[in-house]
Amino acid sequence: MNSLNAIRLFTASVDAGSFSEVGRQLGLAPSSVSRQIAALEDSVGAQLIHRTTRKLSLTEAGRLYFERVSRILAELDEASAAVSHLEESPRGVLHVNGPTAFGVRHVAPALPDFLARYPEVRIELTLTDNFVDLLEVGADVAVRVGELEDSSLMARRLAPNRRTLCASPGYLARAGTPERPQDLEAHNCLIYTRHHGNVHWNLGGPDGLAEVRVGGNLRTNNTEAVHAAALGGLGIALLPSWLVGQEVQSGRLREVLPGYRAAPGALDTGIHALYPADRHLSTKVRAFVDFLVERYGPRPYWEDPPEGKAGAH
Amino acid sequence: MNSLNAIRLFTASVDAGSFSEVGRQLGLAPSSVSRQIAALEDSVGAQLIHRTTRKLSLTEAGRLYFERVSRILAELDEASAAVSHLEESPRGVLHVNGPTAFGVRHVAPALPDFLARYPEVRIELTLTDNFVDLLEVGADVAVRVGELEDSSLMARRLAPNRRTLCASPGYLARAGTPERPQDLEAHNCLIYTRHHGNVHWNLGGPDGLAEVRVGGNLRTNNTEAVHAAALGGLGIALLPSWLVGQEVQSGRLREVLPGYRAAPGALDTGIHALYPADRHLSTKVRAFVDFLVERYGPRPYWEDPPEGKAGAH
DNA sequence: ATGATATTTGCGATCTACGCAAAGGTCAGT
DNA sequence: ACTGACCTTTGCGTAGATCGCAAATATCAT
Repeated sequence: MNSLNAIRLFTASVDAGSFSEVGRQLGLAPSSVSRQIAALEDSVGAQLIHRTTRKLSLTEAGRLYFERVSRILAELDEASAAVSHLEESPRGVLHVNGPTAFGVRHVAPALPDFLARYPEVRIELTLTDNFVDLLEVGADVAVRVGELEDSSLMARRLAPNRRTLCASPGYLARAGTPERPQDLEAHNCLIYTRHHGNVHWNLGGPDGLAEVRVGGNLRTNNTEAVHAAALGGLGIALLPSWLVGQEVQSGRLREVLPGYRAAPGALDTGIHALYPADRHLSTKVRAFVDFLVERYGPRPYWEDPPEGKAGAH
Repeated sequence: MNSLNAIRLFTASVDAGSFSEVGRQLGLAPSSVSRQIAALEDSVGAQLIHRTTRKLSLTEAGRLYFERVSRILAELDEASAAVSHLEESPRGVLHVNGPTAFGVRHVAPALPDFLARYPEVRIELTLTDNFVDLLEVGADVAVRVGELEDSSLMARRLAPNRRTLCASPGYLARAGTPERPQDLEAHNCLIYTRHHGNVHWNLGGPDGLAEVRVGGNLRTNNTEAVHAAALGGLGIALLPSWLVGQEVQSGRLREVLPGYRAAPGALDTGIHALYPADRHLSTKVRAFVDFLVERYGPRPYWEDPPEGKAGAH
């Protein structure tokens, strides 16, 4: 098929009026220009330019072709420019996917700041709790809590995903405050699980790992339900800090066994941003992920204040 | 710069939804498709297609680029098709150049037939008596009488350019009819010349070449003037057959020394069609030249009837 | 789990494009 | 009229790009 280069050389030759001049402008030998245009003429099957040694003049076919093609070349450059423009700075639609609970609490509230910083970005936020294929749903970036399914996606760590024990002050006043992990067995523990069977909490504390078999009068596959029940004073829950951290800080919940936290497991691998592992990461995705990393920081705002004060609770 | 091939492969991949499928359709290895598109992405500086091993999906940049580029490709193909269409059959504007006298008598009268045969052609006829550069004046084809200046043009012989002696019946009745070339010296010979000085007519006849020094009371650089004077009975003229042939046939002029004609010189090399020596001769030019060759034939209609009868005059 | 199919990368062969030099032609000035 | 400058084109050798194949890796369906 006819090459774009040949067409460019054709229009350039018409503009310049000389193959040699085009060669000079584009750093090509005149012979190359001549050959490319001859090839173009062969490809369309018509003489485009009458050549004498001193002058070029367009055929009728050449005039026709030039008129159309020069406009087309401009459009093509425009298209490339539009795409490049899209990557110059964050721009366009950014489709973000994430789990509902985390998204509502920590992604959506961050969006005003992000959009204020990048006014040319529009966000489409899709919150789903079943893990979806990014590309399937057309998302540019996803926030995932825990369990990184191995895939062809890039993952960038945004924050740790610590789970701690907590209960409402009312519950603790009524049922007492556990002092050791084993005390949990006698408490009403609010169980988040997706499976049947016994549930064990693996707690890491000052004296190593402690596995406690826990139970109570609520089992659910929904973290939010556990959360609501804990707030309502039903019992002790093992919940991620991003969900309860601020309520602990405000006193609506109180940390239980503060020296202990859930031993790292599949659910505790952290909070990550996932995006396609393309060679050209789009600036809007990069900007968004950078923004989240910066916003959450090494110690997210929902975490307890630094260790010293946390232990003083 | 980005190659047209890569863009075609890009749109084909979007349409087909698979690099391999495109490869199958176009007879390319999947790896080639993959590489071309990767190169295209590098060239525009943005990811266009997210790839998984099973599915392709467009980026925002890819969607933007695809929308624009697929339309542009169609326009480009259209432009090529338009040019090719122009050469499928004689079509478009045909710019014809020629000398005034011959053009009026033998080109213009031929045009109705030509245009009837090729209804999609429009003719622009420019008659000039100074020899012009075809390309300068934008002509596609020129008819030239005699003296082919050596140039980069192609020449196709249309007809001989015989010059014969003639005079009006009235003149001959009054001044007598020459029997031998030498008799011309005593006649009033109407001289067409562009230069000063003596004029000799070289006549070829049954007994070889005869050079006669001629003169009279009219010298002009305009053939038409000689023609008009001869018709008016002023004297004997040496004029081309295309100019006087039909008047000889009708009897308004009578051939003088019918066995003799001007010895071939620069002016007698024939009547030619000239057109650019391009690798792609346009069909309209070819059709026009073919048409003239066919119309004039080996013995043009303005020439005397075949030898036998011509000699009987 | 396995087979079929997808993209990507390395590698060698082929094809194309390039520059140089020479040839042929035209224009301007001497 | 002749010469010199400059243009286009063609042949030729080289440098670069492209291609197909094969292997690696990954995903979907059976």
